Amino acid sequence: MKQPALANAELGVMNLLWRDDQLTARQIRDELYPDASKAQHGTVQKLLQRLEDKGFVRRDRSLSVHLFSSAISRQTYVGQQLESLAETLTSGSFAPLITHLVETQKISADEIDRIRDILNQHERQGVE
Amino acid sequence: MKQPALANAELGVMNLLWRDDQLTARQIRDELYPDASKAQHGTVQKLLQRLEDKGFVRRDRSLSVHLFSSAISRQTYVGQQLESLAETLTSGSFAPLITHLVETQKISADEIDRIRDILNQHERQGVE
DNA sequence: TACTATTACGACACGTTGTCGTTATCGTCT
DNA sequence: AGACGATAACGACAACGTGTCGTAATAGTA
Repeated sequence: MKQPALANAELGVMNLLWRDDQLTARQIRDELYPDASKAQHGTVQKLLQRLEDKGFVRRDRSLSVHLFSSAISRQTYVGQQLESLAETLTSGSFAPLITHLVETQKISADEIDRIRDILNQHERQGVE
Repeated sequence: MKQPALANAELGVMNLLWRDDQLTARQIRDELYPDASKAQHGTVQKLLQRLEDKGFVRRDRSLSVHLFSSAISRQTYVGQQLESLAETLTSGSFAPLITHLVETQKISADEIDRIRDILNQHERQGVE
C-alpha cells in the first residue's frame, strides 16, 4: 500500500493533526480558513475524506461530530518521502543524498554536529 | 527560479541525459520507446521542450538535429529535492530527516560509516 | 416540530502530464 | 532543382489530481 505524497492543502490539514492529536472538522476549518466564508466546510470535509481514503487520517465516527486524528506520524511520513526520493534518484541509497548536502554546505556546522551525534549514538547501540 | 519536481517520463529522459552527457531526440526515443511506433517522436520532443522550459535541459541548436544535454546535475537535483522536502516537512532542518532514517535503520551500517566519513572530512576542511 | 450544524455526495475549474497528429523545416540523393 | 525522408515545432487531447463549492441528507437541540 504505497502512500502517495501529500498536496499543499492536505499537508496543511496534516500539520494541524500532527500538532493537536485530535480535532473536529470545525476546528480545522477555523484554523485553515480563518475568514470562514462558510462554504469552506465542504472543502475541509473533502480534504479529510481524501486523506482518510489515502490512509493518512483516522476518523472517529462514534459521535455525530466526527473526530479526526492522524493515522501516520510526521516522522513516518518524512521517512516515506525520503525513501521514495532515494529510490527514485539514487537507487535506494542515502549516502549520495547526504554527501551532496554536506558538500554544498546546505547543512550548517551545527546540524552536522547533531547528525554526527545521531550516527555515533546509533553505532554504540550496536546495529551489527 | 524554483525548479519544480520532475514527473515520471521526464525523469526517464533526465536519467538518460545524466548518463550519456549528450543525446539526440532520436536516441532518446529509441531508448525510451524501443518499439518505436514512430508516433512517439512528438512525445519525446514535447518532453524535451518542457524540460527545456523548466531549465533542466540544454538544447544545442547549432545543427539541424538538436543535441540535448542536462542543464542540471543529478546531484544538484537531488539536493534541491531534499531541500524542498526539508523545507516542507521540517522547517528547513535536515537533522530530523536523518534522525528518522537512522532510527528506523533504513540506512545500513555501511552507509552510516560512509556518511560519518563525509561529515568528518567536511569538518576537517574547516567550515567554521 | 422547527432550527442549526455537521456529514455526505457530486460537480466543477484548473493545472500537469503523457500522448499523438499535423505542419513546417532541413539535409540529402538523384 | 526537385523529391524524399527525418526532424523540429506547434497545437490538441484525455486522464489525473487538486482545491473549491453547492446541495441534499442527517443528527442534535431548543
